[in-house]
Amino acid sequence: MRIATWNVNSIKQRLDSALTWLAERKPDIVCLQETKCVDDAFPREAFESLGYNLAVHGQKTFNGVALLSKFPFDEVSKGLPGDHTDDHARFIEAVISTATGALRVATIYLPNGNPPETEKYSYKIGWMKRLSSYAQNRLSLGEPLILAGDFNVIPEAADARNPQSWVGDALFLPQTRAEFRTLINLGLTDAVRATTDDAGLYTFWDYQAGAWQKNNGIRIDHMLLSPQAADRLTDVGIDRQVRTWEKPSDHVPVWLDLAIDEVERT
DNA sequence: ATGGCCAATATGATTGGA
Repeated sequence: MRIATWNVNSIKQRLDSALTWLAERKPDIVCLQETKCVDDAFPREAFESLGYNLAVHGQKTFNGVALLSKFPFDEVSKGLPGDHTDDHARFIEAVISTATGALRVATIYLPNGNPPETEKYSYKIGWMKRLSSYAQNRLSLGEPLILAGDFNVIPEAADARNPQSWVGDALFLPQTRAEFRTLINLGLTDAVRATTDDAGLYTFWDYQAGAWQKNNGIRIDHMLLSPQAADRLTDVGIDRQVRTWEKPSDHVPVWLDLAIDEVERT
């Protein structure tokens, strides 16, 4: 079972790259963020023709998330619980049937939060507190659970090429990192950090200032696993080569393999 | 040289991203 996440920065602009990447990486489940289109405009057919079921939750211009799954959805829920006034399309949860039981997956586009002295930052922190409440509830079920997406959090200095340049930024402020630790400390495992302590593992490089050419990146796209999922983790990867493709997203895909419901992979 | 981009929008300037 291969599960992946990718902030595509517009699904329409990235459709060809997404189809190429899916054919190469062959994930069974994919969490997408920043699709930037309403549900009626999502290019569903291109993915359905590859054998994926779709759950989309979009809005005009900004945000937007989607789930692709080769397995059927048992349940789909859109929107992060806890605030009826939050109309941003940033969250889909689905329960997916496998031969060995239910797998719960959420695609997450956590608010950026800049600039920090504004209501954008309080929205981010509130969203993180709601995410922790949600995760605490779901972890109590004792099931395999994966929270995957663009968290807009640089967890540690080792997750940035130039950490000093992020001091004071909403992605790296102490309060942001503390809320992320609160989430992790509920009992979630950061899949990349389960396999390596290496610095230099990035998932985002800004379009500006030659960030890619200088490898001035940050690791902000994460896959967090419940104990029942983490126990089955066999492999993790970051597809940084996708950043070299023509017309790239500023984020690259992250993926992992779980030793459940193994499928043929050719 | 300490800046350089990209995407969407009743679009040609502004907003959001990170």
